[in-house]
Amino acid sequence: MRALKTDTEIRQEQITEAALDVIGTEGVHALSIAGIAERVGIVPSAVYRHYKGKDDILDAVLALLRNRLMENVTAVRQETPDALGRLKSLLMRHVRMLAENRAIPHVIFSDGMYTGHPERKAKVRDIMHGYLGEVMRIVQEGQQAGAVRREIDPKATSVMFLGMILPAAVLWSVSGGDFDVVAHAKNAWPTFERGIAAGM
Amino acid sequence: MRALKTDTEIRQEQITEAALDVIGTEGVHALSIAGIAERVGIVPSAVYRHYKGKDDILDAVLALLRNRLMENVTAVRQETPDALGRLKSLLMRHVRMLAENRAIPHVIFSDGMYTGHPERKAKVRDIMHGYLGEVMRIVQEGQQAGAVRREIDPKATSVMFLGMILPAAVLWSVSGGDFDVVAHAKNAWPTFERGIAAGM
DNA sequence: TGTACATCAGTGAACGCGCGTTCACTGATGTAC
DNA sequence: TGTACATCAGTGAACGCGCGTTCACTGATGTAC
Repeated sequence: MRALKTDTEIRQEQITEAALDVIGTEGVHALSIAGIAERVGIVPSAVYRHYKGKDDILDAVLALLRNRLMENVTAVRQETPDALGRLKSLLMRHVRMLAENRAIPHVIFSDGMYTGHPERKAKVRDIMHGYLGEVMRIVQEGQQAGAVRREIDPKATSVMFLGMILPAAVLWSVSGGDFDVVAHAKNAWPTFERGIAAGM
Repeated sequence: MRALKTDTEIRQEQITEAALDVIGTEGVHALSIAGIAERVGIVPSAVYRHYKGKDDILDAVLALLRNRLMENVTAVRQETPDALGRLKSLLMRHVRMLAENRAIPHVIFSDGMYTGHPERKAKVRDIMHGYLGEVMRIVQEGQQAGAVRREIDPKATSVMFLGMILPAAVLWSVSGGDFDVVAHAKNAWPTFERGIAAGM
């Protein structure tokens, strides 16, 4: 059956969403043009009307994920003034996002995403550095405001912040969903807070 | 040139080491029978004299990694009696191990390792659970001895412990080695310790 | 309002490459007599 | 001590499958006159 002719902008969006979906449920390794086409409801070769190739699709997926991550950061900045509140809110947002958007850890982790693609590897690195940089800034602002201990290293702290998220995401993925990422974040936060908060 | 005839036990070891090497430098995705054979110095088809197939090799690699991880745990138990000392020592060992053995994060993370292989996925899960279980036990013993705060959740704490290692390993990998995993562990530890230690 | 034409998304067949795997054959090493 | 045979690791050619990608063709939609 012939699929309805649809504008390329809409198809591009459908294709990246489909790719995100496949990656989230089955991993980057399982991502195929055929799989994408099936989910969109077109034939594999039709995908090439909207993207130059698989590489372009992966790049689009990466850009999409970066935007979603960064949206969380700006939302949190507007939401709360103090550093600890911002970090906690960012943690919970990030973790809730994982529950819907399971592709993130797969994309960040999977070597299939960037083996033999130095430019894409650099892009993943930039996304991580960008996110860590924002967390680091929040930590430094907290230090200046006196809410965060001055002795701690902001960079190491930002990586530790990620450490409340990544291993949980991996456990979730490896155990087939049988790990409560949100509950873990709630349990981990007080320990993290105690580790970095001034005068506790 | 014909390779020297060598006992299958030795070849098996050479093959798993070669596989570990490829995975560490290029990722699971880049692992091929041809690549393994080249490093061992035999022809691709000769690999099948020693392993039934690629799946068997991956299983052997997994078993090897599990052993190395667990060796660290038992070594640390014999080394130090108190919980905090054990955790710190385990952290440093694990992190130093990463410096030589870069395959670990790739294996744990890469979906290429277990997409379409439920049994292997379960094996990876068991390795992680086993390791986390050991960390958890150390934490609980620390709580009973009064060195670790009783309010914290041992399970969440063990996952946070992994959180000092995994993101660092990913950063190391993504930035092409331009991230000092050992330095990060040293910087992160005091914050973690402050988060979990009793009466600080 | 109707007709001709341009544009562009959808289709299915086919190609080509990488790669895991098989197989018949070679030749080295160890063992039985 | 020497000879015949069994065992087993190494070799290279070939196969087959999955999958990304190309291409000529179809047909729907929008636009110019």
